[in-house]
Amino acid sequence: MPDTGHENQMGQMDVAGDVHAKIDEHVLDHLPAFARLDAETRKALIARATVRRVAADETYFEQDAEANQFLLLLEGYVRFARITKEGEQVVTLYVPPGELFGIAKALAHDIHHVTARAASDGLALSWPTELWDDFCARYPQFGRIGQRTVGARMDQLQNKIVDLSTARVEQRIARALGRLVVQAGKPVSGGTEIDFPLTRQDLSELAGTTMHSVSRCLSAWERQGILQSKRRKVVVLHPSRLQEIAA
Amino acid sequence: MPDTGHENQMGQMDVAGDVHAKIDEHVLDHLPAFARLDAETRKALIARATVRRVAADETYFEQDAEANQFLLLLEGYVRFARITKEGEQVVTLYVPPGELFGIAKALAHDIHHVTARAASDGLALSWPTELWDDFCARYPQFGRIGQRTVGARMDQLQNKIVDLSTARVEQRIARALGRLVVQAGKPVSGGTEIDFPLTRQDLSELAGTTMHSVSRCLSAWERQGILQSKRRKVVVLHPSRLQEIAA
DNA sequence: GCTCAACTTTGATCTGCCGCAAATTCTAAG
DNA sequence: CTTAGAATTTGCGGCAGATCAAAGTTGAGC
Repeated sequence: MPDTGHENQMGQMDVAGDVHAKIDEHVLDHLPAFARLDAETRKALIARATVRRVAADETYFEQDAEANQFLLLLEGYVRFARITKEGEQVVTLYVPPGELFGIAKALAHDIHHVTARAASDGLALSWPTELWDDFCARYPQFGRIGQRTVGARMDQLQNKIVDLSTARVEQRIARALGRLVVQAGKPVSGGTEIDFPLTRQDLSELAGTTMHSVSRCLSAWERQGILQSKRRKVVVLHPSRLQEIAA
Repeated sequence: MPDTGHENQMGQMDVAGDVHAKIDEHVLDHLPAFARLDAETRKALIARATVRRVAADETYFEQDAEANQFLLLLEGYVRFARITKEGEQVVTLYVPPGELFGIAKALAHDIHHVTARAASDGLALSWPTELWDDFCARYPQFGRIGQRTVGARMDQLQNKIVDLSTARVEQRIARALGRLVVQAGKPVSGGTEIDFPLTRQDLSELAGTTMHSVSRCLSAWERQGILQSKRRKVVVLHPSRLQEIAA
């Protein structure tokens, strides 16, 4: 875990503004996506980055806001959501640490098309949008990372569409939870814990159903010993049995 | 309408193989996406293209097949679909003429992640995948077109997710039909006709519901004078009333 | 330890939509 | 014209899951 100097000093912090800070020049070294970049390049990227800390439930950026930054998530999780005209929130995907997000430039967009909200207290590097093209031109591998990110997201979105069209609620919840185990699972004694606070409401938005249905499912699964769940906390004991349900 | 020399000579033709043919060097001139490219560039692109004709219901490429080509749709419509393990087909989006598709390279993919099936007899330009990077490097505007395409698709996919999560069947059908009117509408006396054969089944796959529900809706709407529909054919008379339902 | 708000659970009811089935209409081919 | 397959329509029963309602539980802050 990199020490960026201000890590433990406050719980609440910048949401709108950016904060300059000394960044550990090795933060990128262990991210799989950035492994291909040579040390020189990583250093150059970091040199121009700014640190952003965002508390749980605050946003990195809002839907329809001008895209003046793109980011790399270092800690915490981010969920992308759209707001419907009726004010309902639909979560389209989760971003785990180590991934780029808010990369409107890669999609030829001028504004962000989703709201990026911190699922848990988060830490990210941020660059002004103007640097995107510059980075891509100067470091071809960087552009490649952007493409990979977009490609993977596209795939996830299509999977979600297939799910919503064909799977029943129980299956969708099981799959959503299964994905979270992979993307955000932290090993604990006897199982895998979702690494951030997850309410029934959150999970229902992710699976495209209601809080009530999620609650019923989790209760049933807990009775069957597949998982344990307290308030805002889920520990999956038998991922394999979850997959059977999802199948 | 460009005359490529073989246009009317057969109904069934190449699906796997490619066919070399003389290509009208002005085919790209009137495509909005390619308007920004200078004549020189357009000519260069065409010089290396191959023509592909695909009959209705045949595929341009299959899901999980190696991505050895990317294409530009000139005539006809293409639908992207995924096949579930249970063999069910889910349509994720429609591609109208004038758009690039099969651009796996832009997503850092080696294989196609969807099946691209011709909704109607189609005509497309095709280039070997190896040329993608070359084109992007040589003609920056071309890369921009690719980004715009990906960005727009991403947006559509997210819209679809919101729809499936929040809207009821009637609304989803109305929205899907509304989108088709925009993307594939041809003005006819008194209304707008969907420009390719569209079965109830097709529309149901697009809206994520069943043929039966679609049939019921269309019947009701026909009684209300919103549209007219024969077998495989839909003419929308009052798009505005359709939008009210979709709202 | 108390309080209150946020989160969760569980039951009861209601309904949209799917699944099944059977009739009907269309159209392309012979 | 005839025929057969494909596409469409329509009715009906059932149920998954939403909605409504009301407790119950947890934990952060005082």
